[in-house]
Amino acid sequence: MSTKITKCETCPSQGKGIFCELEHMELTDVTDHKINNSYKKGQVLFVEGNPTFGIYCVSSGNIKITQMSPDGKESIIRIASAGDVIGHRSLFTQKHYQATATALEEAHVCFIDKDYILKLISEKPSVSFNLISRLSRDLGAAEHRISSFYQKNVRERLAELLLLLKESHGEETDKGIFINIKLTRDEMASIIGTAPETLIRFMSEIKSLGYIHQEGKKIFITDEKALLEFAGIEY
Amino acid sequence: MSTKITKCETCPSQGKGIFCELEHMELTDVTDHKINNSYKKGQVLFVEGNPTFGIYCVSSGNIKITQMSPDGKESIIRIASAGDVIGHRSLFTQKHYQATATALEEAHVCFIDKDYILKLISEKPSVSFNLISRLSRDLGAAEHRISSFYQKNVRERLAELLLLLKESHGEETDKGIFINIKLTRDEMASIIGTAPETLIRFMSEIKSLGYIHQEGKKIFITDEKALLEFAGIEY
DNA sequence: CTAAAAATATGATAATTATCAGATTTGAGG
DNA sequence: CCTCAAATCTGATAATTATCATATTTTTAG
Repeated sequence: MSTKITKCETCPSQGKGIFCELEHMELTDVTDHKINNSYKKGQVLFVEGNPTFGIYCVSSGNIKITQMSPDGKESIIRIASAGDVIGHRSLFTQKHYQATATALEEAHVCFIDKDYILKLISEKPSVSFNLISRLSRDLGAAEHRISSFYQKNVRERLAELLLLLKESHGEETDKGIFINIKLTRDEMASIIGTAPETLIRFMSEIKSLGYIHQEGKKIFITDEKALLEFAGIEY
Repeated sequence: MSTKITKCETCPSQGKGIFCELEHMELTDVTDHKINNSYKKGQVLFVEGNPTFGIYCVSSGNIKITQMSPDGKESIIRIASAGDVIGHRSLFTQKHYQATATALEEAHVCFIDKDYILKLISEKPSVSFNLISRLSRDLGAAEHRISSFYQKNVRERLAELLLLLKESHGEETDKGIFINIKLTRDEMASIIGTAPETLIRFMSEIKSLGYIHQEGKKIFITDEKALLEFAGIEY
C-alpha cells in the first residue's frame, strides 16, 4: 500500500465532500489530521468486524461496500466514489465495521481519525449538516432498493441498475453513454440480488433489443428511453 | 384528528428520542415549538410527494413508512415507534416526502417545524449527534435488509422478521414472547417482500414446527433458539 | 507471446415463489 | 348477538429464478 501526500485544499473531490463548506484555514487543519492512502484493485480498506478507528474520504476511484452471508454470498450494498465517505455509518453506532470495503480499481482514499472527525462535527455545523445530508441520501437510496427488490423482477432491476450507473458513472461518447465503472458480472448480479447466470441472460436480452451495446466488458447505453420503460419507471 | 397538549419534558419517549440530552429549559423551548397530534389506526401523517414542512417525533404508537410502486404494490420500508423520528430523511435532501407514513394503531406524534429543527441542529451538538446516530442506525438496518434479500429465501426472511419484531416489540408472557404490534399478514408480507399467501404458508410451517404459537392474530414466539437456526443466523 | 486462470456465456433442469380460485375464519359495526 | 366484509388460509398451477454442467472468450502472469 503506497502512500501519497495530497492536500484537502487541492483534492479533486473537495467540492463534493463533507468538507466542501470549510474555509482554507480550516481545510489545512483537516489536511494535518489525515492519512492519505492508495489502494490497488482488489485491495481491502477494512473488513466486516474490524474495530472502527475513523472515517475514509474517497478522493478518486470506486470502492465497493459489501456484506457477506454465513454461507459466503457477497452482497454489494453501496458503491462509494470521489467525494463519498465510508465508515461514517459505523462511527456513531458501532464499535466494529458492519461491512467490508474493497477498491474496484486504483483508488486514493484519506483516513481521518475518529476523535478528530467527532471534534469537527461538533464544532463545524456545515460538516455535521453535510454528514446528515449524506446519510439521508444513502438511506433514501437503500430504502429505494428495498422497495425495488419487492416491486420489480430481475429484468427490471437490471435495467434500473444500468440507469443508476449511468447517472453516477455515465460518460457521453459517440457510441452511446459509456458506463465508466469496472464491475464484473458477478458484482453486478450481487448488487441487484440475483445469480450471475440470470443477470447475463437478461443482459443479452437487453443487448439483443438494441438498448445497450457492449465492447468487451465496456457497456454503452444506446437507448435510454427504452431502458426506462423496460425498468418500469416511465410509461 | 384530535389534538392533545403534551410536553416534551414529560413525554414517555423522551429518554429515547433525539432530544434526550437537552436540559429542562431547552426542552420547554422545544415544547413551545411543536404541535401535538393524535392519529387513529389507518390515518395518514403524510403522503409520498407531499412537500416537507418539518419532522415528526413519535410519542406512542407504531407508524409504518411505505413506498408504492406504479402498479400499486406497497412496500413497508421501516416501522417507527416511540422515540423515533419520521421525515428526517427528506428534511435535508428532498423538497417532497419520498414515502408515506400511516398509523398502524392509535398514535401520538409531535410535529416540529423545519426552521426550528434546523436551528436546533446547528445550535445543539447533542441533537445533531443523535440525528446522525439515528440515521446511521436506520441506514444499517436498511443495508442489512438489502443483503438479507439476496442472501436469504422467504422462509429465512420470515424467521428473521419475527426475531426483529421480538427485539423491538416483544413482551415476556407465560405463553412465550408476545409480539405486540398490529400487523396484517399483507403488511408482514410487504416487509419481507413476498406474497401474503407465501408468507402464510411459511407461518403455518413455523407454527407446526412449534416455534411460534398463535391466538387469533396474536403471535407468541415459543422457541427463539430454533427460530434463530431457522433464519440461518445461528448454527 | 503463450499458457493458465478467470470471467462470460448458454443450455437443461430443479427449486422457489407468485398467482389465481375458492373455502373458512375473524372481527367490526349495527 | 348477528351480519357482512375483510382477512386468513389452502390447494392447484404457472412463472420466475437458481443451480449445475459445460463451452467459449477474455484477462493475467510469466
